[in-house]
Amino acid sequence: MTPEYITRTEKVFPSLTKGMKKVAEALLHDPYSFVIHPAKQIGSITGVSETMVIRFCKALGYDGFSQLQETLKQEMLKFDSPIPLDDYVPTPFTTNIRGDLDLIESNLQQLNTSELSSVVERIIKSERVIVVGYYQSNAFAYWLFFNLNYITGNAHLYRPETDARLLDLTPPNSCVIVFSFYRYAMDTIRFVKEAKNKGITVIVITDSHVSPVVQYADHIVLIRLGRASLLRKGPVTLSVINSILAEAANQIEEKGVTPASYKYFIKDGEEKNDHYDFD
Amino acid sequence: MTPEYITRTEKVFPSLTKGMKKVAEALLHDPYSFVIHPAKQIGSITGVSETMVIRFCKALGYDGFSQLQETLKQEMLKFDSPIPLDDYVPTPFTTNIRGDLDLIESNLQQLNTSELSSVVERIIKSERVIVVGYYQSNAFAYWLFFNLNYITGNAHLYRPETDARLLDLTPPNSCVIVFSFYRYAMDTIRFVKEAKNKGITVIVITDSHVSPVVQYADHIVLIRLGRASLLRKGPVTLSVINSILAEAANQIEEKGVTPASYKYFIKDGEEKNDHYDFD
DNA sequence: ATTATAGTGAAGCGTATAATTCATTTCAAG
DNA sequence: CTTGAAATGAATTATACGCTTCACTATAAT
Repeated sequence: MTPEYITRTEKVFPSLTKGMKKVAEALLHDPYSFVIHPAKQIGSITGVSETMVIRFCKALGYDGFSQLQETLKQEMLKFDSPIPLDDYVPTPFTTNIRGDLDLIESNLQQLNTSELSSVVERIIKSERVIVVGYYQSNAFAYWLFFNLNYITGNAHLYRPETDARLLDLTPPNSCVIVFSFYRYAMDTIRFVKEAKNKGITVIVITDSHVSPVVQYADHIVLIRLGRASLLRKGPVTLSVINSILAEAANQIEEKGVTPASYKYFIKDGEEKNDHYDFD
Repeated sequence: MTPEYITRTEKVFPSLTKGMKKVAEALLHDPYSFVIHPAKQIGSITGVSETMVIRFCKALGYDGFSQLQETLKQEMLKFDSPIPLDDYVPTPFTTNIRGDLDLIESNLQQLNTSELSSVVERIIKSERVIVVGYYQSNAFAYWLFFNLNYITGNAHLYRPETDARLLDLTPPNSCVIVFSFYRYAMDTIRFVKEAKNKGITVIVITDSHVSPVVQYADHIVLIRLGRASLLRKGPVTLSVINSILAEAANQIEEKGVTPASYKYFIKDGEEKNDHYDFD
């Protein structure tokens, strides 16, 4: 799906004057400049006057520079993976899912893989892994706990109603994985603080650098939500968790620490395993 | 090399006022918006006034909004324009996430949207919505329960240890949403059977037409997993759930049944809401 | 309850930038 | 050359946006 402004430019290009062609080339070569610079500066960059820049915009069929800039901004806003499926009718459902796809894609591109490696390493080395997440994040915590428990067998889901003194009984070589998303629950902060005081490694999975728990974190996994709806964090977070789980399973298998029965967890298309009593 | 504006924000964050903190979070979440939107619009996005946005900029040590925007533009020029796609190294993490993307995409293309519409309609009409999911599926059940409860306020998560006789006390105009993934828990089947006998509508979200609960289902939402790893069901299922939630919220809003405060749930980039106490 | 203080937003002002107008330059045809 | 039409940019006008001021509101202390 080539953006509107490109097709327009190509169409009118032959009929443009010399000065306008300069501007046209600049637009195709470096559209980003048109977003962040004023028209006059575009002019000086391309070696023409501000007037010429505006003329060019009108030649494209826009009202003026402002309108072109506006469409460019819109264009830049949507993430650069417009997968065009020709004859498909968008419904509220499909457009919503596409929104999830876009968000995962953009997170993928900015993923801090070295931090994830450290997290996996820490998980594997830990005698015990305690997972915490309140409210919405409880779904994430449960997913990580359940599946990690299946891989390592030493995961624990923190439940405040029963695990009051849990941290006192936690072996020193353990870690805590906390999900902390906007807006931040007080209980999460208290728990993490206590863990940190006891010398337990703290891994935070969050959507914000300024989440109050970050100050106690040894490792931070950042999920970038941008201005996405609060529901969107679901799929992308689970996907990132999965990448951690899969790599953990992978490494454990390589080191031969673990029965082969976990194998199918790792790669797609492998045999399913009968011992896994599901849901 | 973390950008200047991030370090500054993190540094002053604790000393900021409530309104300024909103802006601060928006900046860290979505710096791009600060480049392409005027201050007033940043204000309306974050739910504060233009003045507050400018105050925040000054609190960071900038002259005002203009100067912050200028530094952001510089920052984006550095990052954004040279996208060296060649030097992107696939890691186990990124390839894994790409696998999730592929699965969601393929589900998207085969999505039964009319069935989803029926499901949404049923949810909206129901006096009560009981969500059930054992083992791995508990994560899905919780996600649906929590968020639906925020939209409609009448969602209930079935917990066997406390909800023994729940179905007897359930009003007739209700529905049950069950997550049933391979391999199928006996408890799920028993529960669904009972619900069906009591005349309660049964909605099943499953990965198989031959799941034992399908025979009791009034509506079936099929998640196609193919031979994908058992972890992969996570993101795609959450994404489908989201599409249901978003559409439900959408319709409820349209009909005006519900306070406007739920609005931000529906579309990306809408106002955030203070009443949502998170995680 | 009362008052002081901090927090916040609406309205007006000033500047930066876009758009228009018009004068100058360029260039091709006779 | 000369001339007229097209091309271009400088100057002018209009507008949008950031910034300041000030009045109002929430919060905390007494």
